[in-house]
Amino acid sequence: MKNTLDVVSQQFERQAVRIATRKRQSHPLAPQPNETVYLIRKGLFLARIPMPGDQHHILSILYPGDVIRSNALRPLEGADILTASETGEAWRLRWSAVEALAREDHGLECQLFDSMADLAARLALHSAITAGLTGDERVAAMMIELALRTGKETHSGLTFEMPLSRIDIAEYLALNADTVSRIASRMRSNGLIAQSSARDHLACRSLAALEDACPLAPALRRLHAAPVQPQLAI
Amino acid sequence: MKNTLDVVSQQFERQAVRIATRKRQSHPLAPQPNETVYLIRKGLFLARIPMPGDQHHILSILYPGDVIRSNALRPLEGADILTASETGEAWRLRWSAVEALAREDHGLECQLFDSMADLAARLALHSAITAGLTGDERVAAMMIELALRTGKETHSGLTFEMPLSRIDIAEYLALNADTVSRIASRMRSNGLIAQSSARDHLACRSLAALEDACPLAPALRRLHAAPVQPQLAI
DNA sequence: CGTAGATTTGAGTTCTGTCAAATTTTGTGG
DNA sequence: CCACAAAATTTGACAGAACTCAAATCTACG
Repeated sequence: MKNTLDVVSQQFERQAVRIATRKRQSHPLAPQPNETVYLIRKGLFLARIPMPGDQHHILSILYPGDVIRSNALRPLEGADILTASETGEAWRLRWSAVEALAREDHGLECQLFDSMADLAARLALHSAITAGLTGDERVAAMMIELALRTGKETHSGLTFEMPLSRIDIAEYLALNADTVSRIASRMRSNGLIAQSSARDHLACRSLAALEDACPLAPALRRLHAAPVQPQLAI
Repeated sequence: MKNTLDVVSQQFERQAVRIATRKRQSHPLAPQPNETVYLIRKGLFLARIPMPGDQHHILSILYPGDVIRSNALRPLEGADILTASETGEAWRLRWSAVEALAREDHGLECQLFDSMADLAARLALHSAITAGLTGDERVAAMMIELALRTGKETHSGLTFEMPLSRIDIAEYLALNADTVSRIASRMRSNGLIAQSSARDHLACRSLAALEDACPLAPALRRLHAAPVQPQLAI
């Protein structure tokens, strides 16, 4: 996982429209023409697509530093990104402008290529998780992802953000919301997770125990474990 | 869907290692370092990852013109591409070489960006299909994809390639092989599909009827319907 | 023509989805 | 700070879709 935030932000600073968002605010990912790019600056976002019958499917959780180009979700009409955290910040750009910058700056070009490969890797892993694992394993996978991305050591163990509702989790993991609830209850009674003092947060006694509950934990670790914490460059 | 084959092939001609493959031949997608890129030239390939318990998950069917960079499947150890057709041809390159060429040739750079967005779009749609649709709808989705990509009008209807075994289909659609068999039998008795004279081919009376059986058919059409047939440039 | 491998199909099981009722949490105003 | 209403979550009972296992059938190929 490369941290694109530092490298990319400086180049984009002039071209970008800054957007401060509140929880549950949606921003469209319109396909071409007028293709847009979002750079996530702060907070967690969800990349969503509408599904038949008033449902959604959440393709990925987006973290600060992620760059998403609307063409990457092109065939899926109505795709958007949704703020999951209480507040977030994203920068909106035109793809044409991003591309022009990339042509001038080789470092930026590399970061964009890597960032797009990273999105593909994330989608691939997510596909493997929802396609090949049981409900319990999928929920464990999501907890591991959020623990690796946002976890902090506290007195009650590794505490991490859980800004998704039961319905969000269900749409992310291709499960039913009731089933998610059942699985979470089971994990609570097994001692795998515990309610944190802070709202929207969970705590886990031992990340290793969570990882034991998910066969794809090594892949999650390779993708989400950050060698360094992202630093806001501007 | 942009046709990258023409544009990309000419640039890559000197750098590429040409590989002629037979059915079921596997080529590794090794992660960095020594990152590789494959350009599909002829035949259908499957992008696979190993799953716990001797299974595989097929992430995508690859068609001529597709470019796949091993980093796009980075966290998933053991990923490979598998020849699905009787014979195929792929070109293997170093990512560093591809990137160097892209820096010199703006058209190539655009094609690479679009090709990577296309892969992401394919993974996203596939994720939506396996996550949100019933078994019957998933099988219909795969038939629509192959019909749009390889279909040809014949006296017995639209005939298309079906180079995947039951197990391949199951691994692509996140179903059990037995279930795939049951669904295919049902579609045959409903007249949706018929065995073609040629082996490894199926025929469908009406693509519209297939599309009625799959809620995500419009997205499949947007992604896979080719405005022009790919032309081999070299 | 016979064998090895793949596919089909049946019977029974399991996991997840559906629906509804009970409970908890959240937000608002006194 | 408390009370209340609205929303979200939990949980039980049941139904249904898909999985597992095994036997029968078909196909490819020597």
